Amino acid sequence: MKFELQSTTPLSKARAGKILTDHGEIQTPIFMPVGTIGSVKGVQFKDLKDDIKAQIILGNTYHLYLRPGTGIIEQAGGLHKFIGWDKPILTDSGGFQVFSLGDIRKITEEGAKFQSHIDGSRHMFTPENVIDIQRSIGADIMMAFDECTPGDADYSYALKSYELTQRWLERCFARYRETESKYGYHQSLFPIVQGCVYKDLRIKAAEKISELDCEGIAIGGLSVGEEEQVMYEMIEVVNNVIPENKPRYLMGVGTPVNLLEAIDRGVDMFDCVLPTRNGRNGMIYTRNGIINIKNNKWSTDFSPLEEEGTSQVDTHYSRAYLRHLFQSGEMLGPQLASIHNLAFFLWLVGEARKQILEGNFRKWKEKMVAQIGKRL
RNA sequence: GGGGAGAUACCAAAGUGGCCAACUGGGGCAGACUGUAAAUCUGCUGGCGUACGCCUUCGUAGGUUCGAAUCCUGCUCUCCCCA
Repeated sequence: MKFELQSTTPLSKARAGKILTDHGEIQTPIFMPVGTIGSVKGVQFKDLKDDIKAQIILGNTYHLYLRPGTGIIEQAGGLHKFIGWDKPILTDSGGFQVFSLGDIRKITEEGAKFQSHIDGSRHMFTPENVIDIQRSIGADIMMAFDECTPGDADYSYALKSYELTQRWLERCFARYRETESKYGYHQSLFPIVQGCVYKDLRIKAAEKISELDCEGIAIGGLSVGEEEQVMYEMIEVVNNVIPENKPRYLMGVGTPVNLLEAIDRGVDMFDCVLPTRNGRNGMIYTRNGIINIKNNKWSTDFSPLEEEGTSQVDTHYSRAYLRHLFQSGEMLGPQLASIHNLAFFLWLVGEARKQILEGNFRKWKEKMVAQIGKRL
């Protein structure tokens, strides 16, 4: 994998760049649709590619390990072949699931014991087997196994958690170095900076990780309950430490406004379930603000979903019709909303990139933030 | 014409003297959702008020009672069976 920093922009730390993988190029800043179980929920790959213009998608180690299992994925020749997606894939390590599974898991030095949310069966993730599983999946970018510290953790817990993540990180990289890709193309491994909402921990983690011979760096454990301003502050703190010549990935973030604020602070990569999950639940993000398409006020609005939208659904379907689909429980509603939202997120980062390259990012961002955060 | 059953909020449907402004479901109206245990979850749904509360409701008109959606009487309407 190669990363080329193409441009920065005045008054801002925003960057435009290119990541070159064996499955093609990724232009940053980029938003990566989440396809946890090998599917971006409700969206066909054809639409993901042609309409949404996704350049890379996510998969999830935890979910794919439970179903269909690494055996089937290996037989298929890796996840790309299994799902029919020939562009880059990034897999999350399962650290977040260990966090969100709550009381059906237990964390020890060795790793995380957990019960399947599907059938209750008992399993264990270790830094080593999480790398092995991601080798079987064949992700272009693999993530280190971390503990995603809750946003409200106290200092002593956050410290212990960060130290554990750090020890796990060394084990991840050790395993990474002693294994190789199963499918003939390169796989990268990104470490994850933890440290909760404590600046000194974030700085320490960032410093340690900066010494690593890695191809990109992720910031994790944010947007998990802390205030948005705190999240922005943590991004700044970390990005001040980590090297400029590697892509920076802010995990699990966020709203359109979050994306612009984070890009402004030097983040290159994002993933989030919001465009699909909230889309399925009737929330439509647009250039002019946020629409709850289920609201009565759209029932006779026969104008296009979004006049200036980039996806085909935007100009082809009216708001009134989309509301009708949601009211009626038709699956087409959530599908169209997901396509629209993803296309909007991809447009947003693409436009940000353009503005960075032209040197106008800051001004454009200020204008957009005021617009896209509004409730319509 | 004779016999029987019933009328409860937007719809369906409980409730058969006080704990009833009225169970529950649907529908409707809002809200939540950030490395997806989520096409999920939550709240509201007679009026006014943030709230203690006040006012108007259980076909309709009266009555009994300290108190009625619930008991009694008249009326109106609906459904079923027999002719």
